[in-house]
Amino acid sequence: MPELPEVETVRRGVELGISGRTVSSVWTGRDRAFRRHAAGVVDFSSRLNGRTVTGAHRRGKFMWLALDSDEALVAHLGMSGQLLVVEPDVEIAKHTHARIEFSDGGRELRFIDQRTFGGLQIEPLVQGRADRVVPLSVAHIAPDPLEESFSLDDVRADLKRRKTGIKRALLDQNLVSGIGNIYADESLWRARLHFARATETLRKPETELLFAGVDAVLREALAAGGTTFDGLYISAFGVSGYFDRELDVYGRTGLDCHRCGTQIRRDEFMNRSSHTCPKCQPRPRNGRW
DNA sequence: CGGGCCTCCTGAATGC
DNA sequence: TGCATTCAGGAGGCCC
Repeated sequence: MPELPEVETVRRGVELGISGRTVSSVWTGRDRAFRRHAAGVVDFSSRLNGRTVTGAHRRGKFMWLALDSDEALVAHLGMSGQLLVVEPDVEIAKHTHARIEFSDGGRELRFIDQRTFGGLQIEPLVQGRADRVVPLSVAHIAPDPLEESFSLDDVRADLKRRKTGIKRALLDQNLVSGIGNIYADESLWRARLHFARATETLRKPETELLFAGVDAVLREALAAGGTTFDGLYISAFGVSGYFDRELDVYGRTGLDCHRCGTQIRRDEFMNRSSHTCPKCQPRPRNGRW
């Protein structure tokens, strides 16, 4: 599932393959993949056609291609979205929803998404949080931990104010962006915190340890090209990541904890799975459940 | 206003 | 063997 390291890996590939090039034609498939572009697919294509891509950017799990029109092509990969840079004669994969060709006749950009939780849209660039120019739909998203403007003090103040559990907060893109189910579980394991721990009870050293874990796991996963868990995530050039080999808890139900040997446990939480070591991450006695 | 549940979707895996 | 059910989850909508 594409979280920050996966989206950043894709962004780097798209930037290498697409930056500086001018769109010469746009093909769109299923409408659902463009549902966030309110003006419809015809408008989508006409805003993109003839535009030159000036760069590829990212905040959290959102990425966008800045255009020479003060607008941006925003891509969210959802659960199963892929952005591929491929030669025009490469076979069209099932669930291909967009093909964007360029005036130099070189490699094209394709959007493929099995579950269509992701999608593409064109949006104006506006002033976002932490003094960054971002597309309209990204304006409310918090900085991610790898951004210069990320502030642990801001996050700590927000956590103090909230009445919720720590994992729910980590997954909230308005608190900190880029973290999904895999890296939330991995970070909590590194900090020896249980997912249900009440945010307002976290002490400063605990929050610091947690975000040291967040930072480390995101950087390590990025260095590994991301986590390819269900085979759906690949880079823009079709390469799988290998961080799945380094996971400590996610997807390791019943296997030994790498720290203490206790069997990793899986709980249902927020309609999804949470993986913990019951010994390293005991359920809080006073924290909310 | 904010916390948290629900929904969208497809295909692999599992159940009977 | 085949059909039905379960499971995976990002993020916005919506309810209380």
